[in-house]
Amino acid sequence: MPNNKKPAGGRPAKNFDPYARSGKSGPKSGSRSPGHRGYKPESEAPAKKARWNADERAERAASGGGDRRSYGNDRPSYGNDRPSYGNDRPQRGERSERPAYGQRSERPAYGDRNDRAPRGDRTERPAYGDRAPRGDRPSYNNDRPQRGERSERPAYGQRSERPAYGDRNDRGARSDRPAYGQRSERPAYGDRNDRGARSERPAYGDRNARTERPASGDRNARPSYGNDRPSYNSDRPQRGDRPAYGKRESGYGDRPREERAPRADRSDRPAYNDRAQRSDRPAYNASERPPRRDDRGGSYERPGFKASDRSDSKFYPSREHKGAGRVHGDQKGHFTPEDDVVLERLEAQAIEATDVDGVSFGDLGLGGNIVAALTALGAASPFPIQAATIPVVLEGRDVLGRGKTGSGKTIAFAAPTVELLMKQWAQSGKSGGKRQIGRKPRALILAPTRELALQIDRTVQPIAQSVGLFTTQIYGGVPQYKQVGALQRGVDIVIGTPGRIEDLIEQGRLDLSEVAITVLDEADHMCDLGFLEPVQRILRHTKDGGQKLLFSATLDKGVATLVNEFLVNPAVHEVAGEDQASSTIDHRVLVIEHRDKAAIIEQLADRNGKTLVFARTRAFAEQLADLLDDAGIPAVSLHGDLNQGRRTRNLAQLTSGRVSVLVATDVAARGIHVDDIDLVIQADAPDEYKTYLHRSGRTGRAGKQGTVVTLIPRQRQRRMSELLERAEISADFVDTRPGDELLRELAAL
DNA sequence: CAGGCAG
Repeated sequence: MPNNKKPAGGRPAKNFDPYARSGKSGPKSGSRSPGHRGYKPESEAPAKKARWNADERAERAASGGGDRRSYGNDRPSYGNDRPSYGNDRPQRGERSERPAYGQRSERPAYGDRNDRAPRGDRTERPAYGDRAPRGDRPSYNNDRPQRGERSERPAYGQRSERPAYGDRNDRGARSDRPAYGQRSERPAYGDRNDRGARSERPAYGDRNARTERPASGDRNARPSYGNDRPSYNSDRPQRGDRPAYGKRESGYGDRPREERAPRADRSDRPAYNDRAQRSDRPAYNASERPPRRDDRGGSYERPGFKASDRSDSKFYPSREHKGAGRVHGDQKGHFTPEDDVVLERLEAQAIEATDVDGVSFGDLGLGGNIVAALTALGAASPFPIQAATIPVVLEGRDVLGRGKTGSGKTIAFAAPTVELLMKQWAQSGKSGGKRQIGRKPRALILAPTRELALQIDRTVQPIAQSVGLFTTQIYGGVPQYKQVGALQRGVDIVIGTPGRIEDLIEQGRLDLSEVAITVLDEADHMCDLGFLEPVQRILRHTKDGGQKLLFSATLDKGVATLVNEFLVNPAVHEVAGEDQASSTIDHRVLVIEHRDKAAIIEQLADRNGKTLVFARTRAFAEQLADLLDDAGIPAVSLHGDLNQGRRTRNLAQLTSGRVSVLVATDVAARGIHVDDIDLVIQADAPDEYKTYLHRSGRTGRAGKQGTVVTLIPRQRQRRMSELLERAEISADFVDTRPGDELLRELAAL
């Protein structure tokens, strides 16, 4: 890696700026141009890379992570495995502006892989001849960025050769095309390992198997992967248009201020009894949990707890255990019907807090510094959900918190978590402020998306800083070394996404054994297929008996599995009286002709306020963004096919108002806070009512008016009305065609 | 399907 690009040397610090190093704004970008002085060094990169790998290997070996040793060996075969790769390369020459191979080589970290896959014409690739659509799709990352210079972007027309939106699915059928089809077989991220015979492998360390496996394994299996979506991620930092990755521009990070989100309707959900896990839970507990609860005698008796114990959610008399590491001494594990009661509460007896008038954060038990930090964040006095949960969390109890989107959940768990850590630290005689090298994190906050993790950190970091604690973000899509560096220097609170966190655990670079407080934001989602297992594995690495906090606007029985394994005596705390009726969101359903979809979206998005468009697939999201952009409506996209740099940047563009339309997949559905989004368009209707609630929760915040327009084809009306019923939302269904006055009215809102 | 490590 070029010397001038040595961010690690700097101060990766707690708030690692993923883009700082990309030089997007710096002089660095220039060196990537061919002919430019800096270009040559890059072409030498391959050699450097080798060196880097050697170092890395050594480092890994030293750190006991020698498991990835074969890493370097795999690479050589890489090219051989992917013959088609060579075909694409020729173009690289033409793409002077592209960092080309050099860039990649100099980059020790992951995320660069896409660079390899040259984008653009794949005509030479016979096998994929029929994949016209793909070839047309230039790299999202490379092309869309420079809106100004749009000229070089393939005209939309070109893209239109692509079948329809959903075309991507077609590809799945192609046997020779491993990419999507194969990917879809894989239920979830965590399962990917199956290919490596993961099942036989115990939890971690599976990495080894994967690495040692002859490359043929998955390399061959997914040869086209990189080629397929090569350009999306070619990380091209330059791009001066990007506003400095300024953190928290325009309150972007402050989730707490969000406003109402319809609350989940749990009444019509199938009875809890339907859940399979239910019946076998006792057995499950007995066999799987023992290790965790050993410290409590190995048995699982949990004293039944009385509902009456918990009728007052707001102020529990303080109990002995405060802080992490507390042991539920009097609570023995052991499955009892009471567990059901707890979960049942998710349905019914949730504890509600209403009166928060006159209550201050200080009253809730938070210290002066933290209160001051909260004030600085714009949180002068506690919101209901905060008043309801903070005291309980401070008490050291496990908590299930349900607060509407934007009700202030982040602060609800962040503030007391920091308070507890601080006290714990003070008690241990250590003083805050001084960073102790290598100290292990004592709190972990997990979020389902990187953007959300980043956002949470923007709220937690200042609070933690106020009492001398450090936070660090651990998420994928960016080089890991800065994150690792931060961990090595010592961190108190880790905030991140499951993938990278588990990855670093496997590498032996992240030790969660001291984590006494674990928070799952969007907890119900974290229990969805694909997330649940990784989350469970991660939680098992945290300290036994550690406190667990589960938060979500749509917290439901889906979290039962986690609750049963990790929580002790939890109760649901939520806020009363805020339902859809009190919402400031206007819901509309437009029944349209599928072929009119693009035109209608265009007409709806042609407006002044900030507009968030949700699409079901990445491809469609990208396509729509391009469509709008080409129609003269500046739009950017946000989805998983973009590299993290673009993701963060594009989101920032909406936040800052630089662009007023963001077309996203459900990455942006949960938690993301952007001020003043007054229109949410669901280009594709959501499948789940919870998704509807979360998506629509991106607007109508802070008491402002918001509108949610959902486009559905005629045949989906029934499904849609059922979904709305579950969400307890009422909306008119209106047959709509392009040009209708209604569209103009909605756009004007 | 989308999301989440890397390569």
